[in-house]
Amino acid sequence: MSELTSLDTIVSLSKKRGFIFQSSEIYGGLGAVYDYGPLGVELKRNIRDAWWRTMTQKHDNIEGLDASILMHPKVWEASGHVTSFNDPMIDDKQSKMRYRADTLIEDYITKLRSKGKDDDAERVQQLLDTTGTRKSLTEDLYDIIIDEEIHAPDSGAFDWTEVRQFNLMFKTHLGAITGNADDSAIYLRPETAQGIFVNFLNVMNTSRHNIPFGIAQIGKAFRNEIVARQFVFRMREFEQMEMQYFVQPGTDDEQYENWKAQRLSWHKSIGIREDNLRLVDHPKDKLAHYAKNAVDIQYKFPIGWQEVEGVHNRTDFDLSRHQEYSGKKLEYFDQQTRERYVPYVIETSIGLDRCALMVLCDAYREEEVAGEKEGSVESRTVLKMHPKLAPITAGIFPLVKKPELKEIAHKITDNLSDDFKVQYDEKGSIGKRYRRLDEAGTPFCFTVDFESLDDQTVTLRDRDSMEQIRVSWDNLDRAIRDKMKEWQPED
RNA sequence: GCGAGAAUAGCUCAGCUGGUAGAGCACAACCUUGCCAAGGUUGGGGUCGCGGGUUCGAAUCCCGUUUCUCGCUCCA
Repeated sequence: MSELTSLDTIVSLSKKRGFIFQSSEIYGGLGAVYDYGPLGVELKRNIRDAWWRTMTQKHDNIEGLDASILMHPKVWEASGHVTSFNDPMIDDKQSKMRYRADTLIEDYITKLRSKGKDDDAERVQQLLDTTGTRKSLTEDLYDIIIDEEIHAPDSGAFDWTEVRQFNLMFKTHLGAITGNADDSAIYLRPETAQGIFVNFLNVMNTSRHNIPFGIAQIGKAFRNEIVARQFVFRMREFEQMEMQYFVQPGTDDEQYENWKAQRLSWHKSIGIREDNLRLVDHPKDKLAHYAKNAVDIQYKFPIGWQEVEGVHNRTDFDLSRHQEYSGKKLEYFDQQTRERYVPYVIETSIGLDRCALMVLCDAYREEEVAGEKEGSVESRTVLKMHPKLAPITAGIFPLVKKPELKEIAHKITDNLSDDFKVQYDEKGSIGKRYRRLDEAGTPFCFTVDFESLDDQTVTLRDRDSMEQIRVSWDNLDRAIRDKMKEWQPED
């Protein structure tokens, strides 16, 4: 048994076995963009299916949606992304430390106040409040820092770079670009949630749900991260699975707690070990501008505890803003109480790529197993993930390459492939074939041997225990489904 | 984006102070193999991340660039 200490092992396995590759690798790669290979795409699809089923099949009041990546530019003004996704940064050339220019000035004002220089504080505050009115946002901030001789908090140096803007949204153009390119500028969505909010009326009017009800969506989002690292943990193009639950104001706290619990139990239901999961509440004074309450569902990655999913009480912020910016009423009328209101929103938002990484990390084991010779010890690498997530559900092998065994194995493969992703393999020794699929996380292997010819049974070899039992070859799909249902993570 | 380090076969790496590339594993074919990888034979695969420069000669030295790792920063 071994503990992962860095992501290197997972990165290496991912490439070696075909889970995840770097994008455009033959051209030297593209930063923080990754491609999913044959095993990865199946894993991702299985996770996606598990989430989708939990949301839209197990809740009769949650509907699915697939909104487009390109949206009206006003959406991002209303959502607050155009302003808050923009950070003016400045670097101390001496210490190489980077600061947010506006907070640097705010801290300076606080310092002035604490020294009793209220007049100066007021004057600088005035300047800060009117940035963007003199030259430009960045230049005005720069001028304040220079004119007021604000030194770096850590090094004490006064040696600044210029103030630069980092906008995290990708810009592109809609239609033919003529004349002023900015006229046609639109963004790739930095989150999928807004697609749900702008379709709130459409879904409500077509699905006949009363509040509370939810809208679920899975899709790509794009953020032009300044620093994007740690493998698929922080990518510039990533996939989100989001569900926005519309509730009556006043019931939001209760619903928030409810979804917190539901989402945590989902992670357990896909086989993640309980000890590696935790809930971390966001401190009240550090909440995002739209949130009344927020919690991270974190997983204990080799790089430390990190957020996989967030549950937020977004209040009526988004719908109210869209109501304001679009001029369309986004209200709900309660027939029984005769009340009209803008619903509150409880959001659950999970990164699919992070989730896939979590599954790989949680499943990864290097085990010592008894070798062929008496007393010898060998190691095996195995991914003990939930069987329903495994990229390949079953391997089907003829014990040796004899035509009569191969024929049966091919027949079984053909049957099982109606319902499962399976793999036929006859290459190498039987032990080697088991180990190969251990590394791919395949939970079941069926081996056709000479006994099969007499009694129509095959051996079912279990990935986790390495034990084997004989099962009738007519019942293999049932055997798989039963095992899937009873599976629990070890440790 | 800044600073530091790294980049050699699909993977893990060796290649000493410059003399035109190796190992193990993996992969493919054939044989062997009667239930837990690393038996046999044969084979494919690298212009040493990319672009320049120095040199008679560069994987090796210098510059630039890309990607990755770590730190700073950021994280709806």
